[in-house]
Amino acid sequence: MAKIQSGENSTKKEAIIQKAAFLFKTKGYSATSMRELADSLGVEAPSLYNYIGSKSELLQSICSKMANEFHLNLDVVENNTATAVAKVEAIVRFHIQKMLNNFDEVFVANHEWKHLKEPMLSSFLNQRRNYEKRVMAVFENGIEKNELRITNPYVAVLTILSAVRGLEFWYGHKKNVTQEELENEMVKNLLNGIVK
Amino acid sequence: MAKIQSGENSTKKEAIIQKAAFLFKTKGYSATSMRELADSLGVEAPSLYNYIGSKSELLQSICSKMANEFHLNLDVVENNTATAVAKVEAIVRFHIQKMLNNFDEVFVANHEWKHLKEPMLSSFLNQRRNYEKRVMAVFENGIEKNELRITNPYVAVLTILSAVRGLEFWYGHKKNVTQEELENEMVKNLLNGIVK
DNA sequence: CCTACCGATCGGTAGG
DNA sequence: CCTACCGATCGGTAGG
Repeated sequence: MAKIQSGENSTKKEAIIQKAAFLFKTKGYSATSMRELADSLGVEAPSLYNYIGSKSELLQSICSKMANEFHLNLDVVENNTATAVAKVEAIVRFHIQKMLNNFDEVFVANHEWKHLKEPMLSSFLNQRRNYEKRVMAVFENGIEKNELRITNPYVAVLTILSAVRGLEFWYGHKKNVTQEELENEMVKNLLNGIVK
Repeated sequence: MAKIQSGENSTKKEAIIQKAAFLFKTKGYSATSMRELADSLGVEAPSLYNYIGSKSELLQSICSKMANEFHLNLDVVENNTATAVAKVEAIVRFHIQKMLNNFDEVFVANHEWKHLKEPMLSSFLNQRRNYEKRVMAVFENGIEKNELRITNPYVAVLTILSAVRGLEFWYGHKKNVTQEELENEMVKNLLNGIVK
C-alpha cells in the first residue's frame, strides 16, 4: 500500500512512464490496459501500483512534462534571440527536434490529453492556450517590425506549427532523408513563404 | 436477428454513423461505448444492432467512405487540371474544404483507423499509401516541368499536407477568420514558398 | 512483487 | 425497439 519513492523506485517509475508513452501512442490511452503495460515490463498488473498511483496519473505525467518543456524553450527563445525571424526559426526547429527525439511523449501529449481528468484537463488546456498566445505574439511583433510578409498572424501560426506537428503522421516511413535534411528543408519551405 | 436493409433503415443507419463519427472524434473509438451512442440517439444499446452489425463496422464505414472520397477527388484533379501547380492547389483546396465541411469523419479517418480490424486495417493503409504516392507524383512532375522550386518532393508533400491537416488541431477556436479567408490565406502561405 | 479477487462496465445475443 | 442477461475484461485493492 505504502508507495515508497526512493531513488530506485523513481527509476522504475520512469521506466513505467516511458513504456506507457509508447503504448498510449501505439494503441491509444483507452485501448491500453494496465495488464498489457505490466506484461511489456515483465511483471503482473498489481505490481505497478507500488510505483504509480493510477493509470490516469501516467497520462498526466507525460502531458505535463511535455507542456513544461515547450514553455521552457519559449522562455529561452524569447530572451536569447534578437529578431522575430530568428525567434520563429528557433521555435520551428525546437518543435521539429522534439517531434523527432521524443516522439512517443509528444504524440501522447498531442492526442491523448482529452483523456485527462479534471482539474488536470483544464490546466493542460490553459497552458496550451497560453503557449499559442505567446507564439502568436512573436509573429505579431514580426509584422510590426516589418520582418514578416504575412497578413494574418493567426493563420501563419496555424499553418507553420501544424506543418511541423504533421511530422507525426509520417513518422516511420521517411525514406532517403536524414533528420538534418528534413529539418533544414522544412524550415526553408516554411520560412521562404514568410520571410521578406 | 435478421437485419432488414430497407430504405428507412438505411437512413437510420446513416444517422447512427454520423453520431458515431461525432463521438469517436470527441472521445476516441475505444472510449466510446455503444450504450453512450445509443443514449445520444434516444434508444437502448441492443436496438442499434437492428441497423448495424457491430461497433467496428461503424469505424470501418467512416474510414472507407473518407478514403473513397479523397481518391475520387484525385481522379478528377488528375484529369481536369493542366499544370502541376494547378493540381497542387486543387488538392490543397479539397483537403481544406473536407477538413472544414466533414470534420468529424475526416478526423476519425485520420486518427482512429488504428482500431480497424484486419483485413480492413491493411486495406486502409494500402489505400493511404497509394494516395500519398499519387500526390507525390504530381509534385515530381512539377519539378520535371520546372514549375516548382522545391528540391525534395517528399518533404514538400509532407509539409503541405500536414499543414492543411493541422486545421483539425485548431478547429473550434478560429477567431475573426471566415472559411474563405482561411482557405485563401493558407494556400497563399503554402504555395508562395513553393511556386516559382 | 505475487495470488486472489472486487465491482463496474464492456460489446453483443436471446427472445419477444 | 425493449428487458434480461451472457462472458470477458477493465482499473484497482487486500494481504502477504
